[in-house]
Amino acid sequence: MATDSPTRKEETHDRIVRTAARSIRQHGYDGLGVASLMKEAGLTHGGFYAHFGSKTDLLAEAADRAGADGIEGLGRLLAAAKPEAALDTLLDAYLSDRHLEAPELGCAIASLGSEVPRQAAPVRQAATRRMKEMADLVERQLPGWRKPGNPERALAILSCMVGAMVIARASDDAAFSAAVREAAGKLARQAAG
Amino acid sequence: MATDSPTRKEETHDRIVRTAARSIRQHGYDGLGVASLMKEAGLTHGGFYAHFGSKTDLLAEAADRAGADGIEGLGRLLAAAKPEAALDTLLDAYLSDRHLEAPELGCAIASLGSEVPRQAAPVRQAATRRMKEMADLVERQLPGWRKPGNPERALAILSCMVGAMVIARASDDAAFSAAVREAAGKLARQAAG
Amino acid sequence: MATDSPTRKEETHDRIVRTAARSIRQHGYDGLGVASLMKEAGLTHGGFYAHFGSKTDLLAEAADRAGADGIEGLGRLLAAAKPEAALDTLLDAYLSDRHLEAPELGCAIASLGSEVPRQAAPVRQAATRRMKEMADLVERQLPGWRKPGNPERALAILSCMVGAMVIARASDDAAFSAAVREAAGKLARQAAG
Amino acid sequence: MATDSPTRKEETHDRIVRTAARSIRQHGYDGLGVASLMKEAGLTHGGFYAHFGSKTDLLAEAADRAGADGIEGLGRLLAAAKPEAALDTLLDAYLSDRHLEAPELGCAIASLGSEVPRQAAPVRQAATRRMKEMADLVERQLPGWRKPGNPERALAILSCMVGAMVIARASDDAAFSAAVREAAGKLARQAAG
DNA sequence: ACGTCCGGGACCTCCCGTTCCT
DNA sequence: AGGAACGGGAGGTCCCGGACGT
Repeated sequence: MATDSPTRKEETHDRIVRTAARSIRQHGYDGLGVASLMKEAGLTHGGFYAHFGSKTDLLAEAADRAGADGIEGLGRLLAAAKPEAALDTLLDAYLSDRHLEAPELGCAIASLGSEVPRQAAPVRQAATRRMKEMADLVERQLPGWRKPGNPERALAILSCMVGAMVIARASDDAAFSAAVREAAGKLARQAAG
Repeated sequence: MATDSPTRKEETHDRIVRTAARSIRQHGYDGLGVASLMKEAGLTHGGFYAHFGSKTDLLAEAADRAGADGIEGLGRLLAAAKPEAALDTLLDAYLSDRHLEAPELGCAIASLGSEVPRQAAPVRQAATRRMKEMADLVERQLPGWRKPGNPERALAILSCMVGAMVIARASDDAAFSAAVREAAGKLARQAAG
Repeated sequence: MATDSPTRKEETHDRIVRTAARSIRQHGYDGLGVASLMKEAGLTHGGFYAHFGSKTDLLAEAADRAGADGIEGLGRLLAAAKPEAALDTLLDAYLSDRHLEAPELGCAIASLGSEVPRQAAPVRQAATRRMKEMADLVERQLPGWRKPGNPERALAILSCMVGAMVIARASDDAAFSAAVREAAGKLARQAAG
Repeated sequence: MATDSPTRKEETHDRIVRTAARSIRQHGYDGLGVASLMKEAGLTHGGFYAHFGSKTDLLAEAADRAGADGIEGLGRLLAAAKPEAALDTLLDAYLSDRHLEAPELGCAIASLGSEVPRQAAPVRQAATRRMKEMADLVERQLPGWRKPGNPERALAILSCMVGAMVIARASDDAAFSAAVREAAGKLARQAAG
């Protein structure tokens, strides 16, 4: 057969990582407690160290998973979109109210970005890898993205998107939050064009 | 005379806030400990509650101060720049290696942005206020900024700058970090112009 | 004045030690938990390490205190007894039902003796010191104890008393328990001459 | 036939109990861990519950076996001794340096006595039974032990022996340890006479 | 029957915010 | 304003008990 069925341990391990990947996007790296995490995963904190050498080890895995989650979500949306509307779909989703209000399901850079510099090396490495994937994802939506000429457009657009979401989430003024996202969306589309 | 000379208590209060404003940008909101903060300010942690009702109260003041610091630094730069080069000066400074490596002296949104949504209301209010000031600062550098037509350009440019700095700091790949900042700078200038 | 009034810290420290001295005699060295101990002393476990460097440090103090407690109790009894009846008073008290049933207030050797060899050095030192004091206490009750001739009687009598109490407590047969103690009492009196 | 040859399961069961009987005398009831015990017995801890319903069940068997071990050792010595020297042989062996230093092979009351009151009922029952056997053993060495008159001598002598060994082991002063045992030996012989 | 593996719970140690007393 | 102490909570470790697989 193609793949072995995952053992119970692997399933549990994965469930913990998945839970953690959501938790850190909601409560930050420091907001993750081993006890509460395991409880949320339907376990007690005693078994944690059978799966991870330390909390830091988990954080590295969770950071990677959180990055993958965000990208995967966008990937699903894009797969269903028409090619010529792909960039619009991406931007609309990223800058949507839904993304704004559900950081635990969204982009890890937007919800954790400014905490990453203070994290351990494996976390930073995972973040870097995922950010590059995110840039690739954006680039693939650009018209004529295979042609040479402006390879940096994607990075600029990514900056725009991430910055807008960070600012929008930090603000407690809904109008300001909406205005920032709309402005960033316009600029991104203009850059793509 | 116009203003009373500050009392000793006010001086101490201010020194604590100033120290905290640097500390949070370097270590995050949660990385601030009352004991270490007071020690850094040349005091012992026993006296903290003579100045602040709680750590949260301090955080609100420190958040406000951190925002003001970042803006003030840019303001000083711009005051010395020629009007037609002001936007370039602003972007160069914001996206510089120096800013990248010294978050404790720089923009609070870039260093704390993704933690703000989890902070108490006063912190979020202060952050919102300072972000708007920051947008104004950007807008004032735009050609023809008083004329109607495109009031959102400043917000888009701000998003671009902040996002680039967040991504650049999160990355552990210097080349990627530089590329992101350069790409964002180009887009910002294009938007301005 | 003669003595400074104890500071609050000293009082708390002492209360913890006193509580521990009772607890170990009741539940054994290993039966002592930091959390339950502090709770019993009216505190929470957080402050424990402000008073003791480690649980082992506490155990040493508690072992010493437990030894002192047992001796002090007998000392009070003897102070009120007529000199010629002192040994009888001592033996009656030591081998009494009351002592049998209240190890937490009684002789530490009887309640902890066989655990001592497995404890850390400071605990063993404290135990040794207190056992010698106990032997002295017995010796002082012997007729003509100042005269040379049989300095070992006290050690033999002490062995007898301790062994009887250990056996009596280990047994779950009340008749056996009583018989052992009575027999040991007789032998001790005979040895005293 | 008289006895079935022991099955493999019974052999393993017995090996575990024998190992545990030594371990508890050395490390105390609480010092016995299922994992380390099974490893010492050449097995892994997974199979433990095929042999015992719980750790407590094992403890009861091990306590009984430990008591039997100590008595058996003395029995072998006495079988080889001349009747008139039997009591001396017994006391010399019990109070010897060898016994002092090898609790895992010796008398269970001396090594575990003060922990017994805190153990479960089956453990206490086994201890009581073995202590009575021990008293019988002593009594049989006494001159004229079948005659009525002083049935308690054995209990007193047992107390003396046990107490001396408990005290001697608890002490970290070798001279004190030797003096206690010698004094107890003298008193025991005097009581026997 | 034995070995592997894992979840549950208790525990020690430490850190930090807060308060009390000086 | 300073120092000490209390209170709570979290991380890491250990081990019992049992579920599975062989």
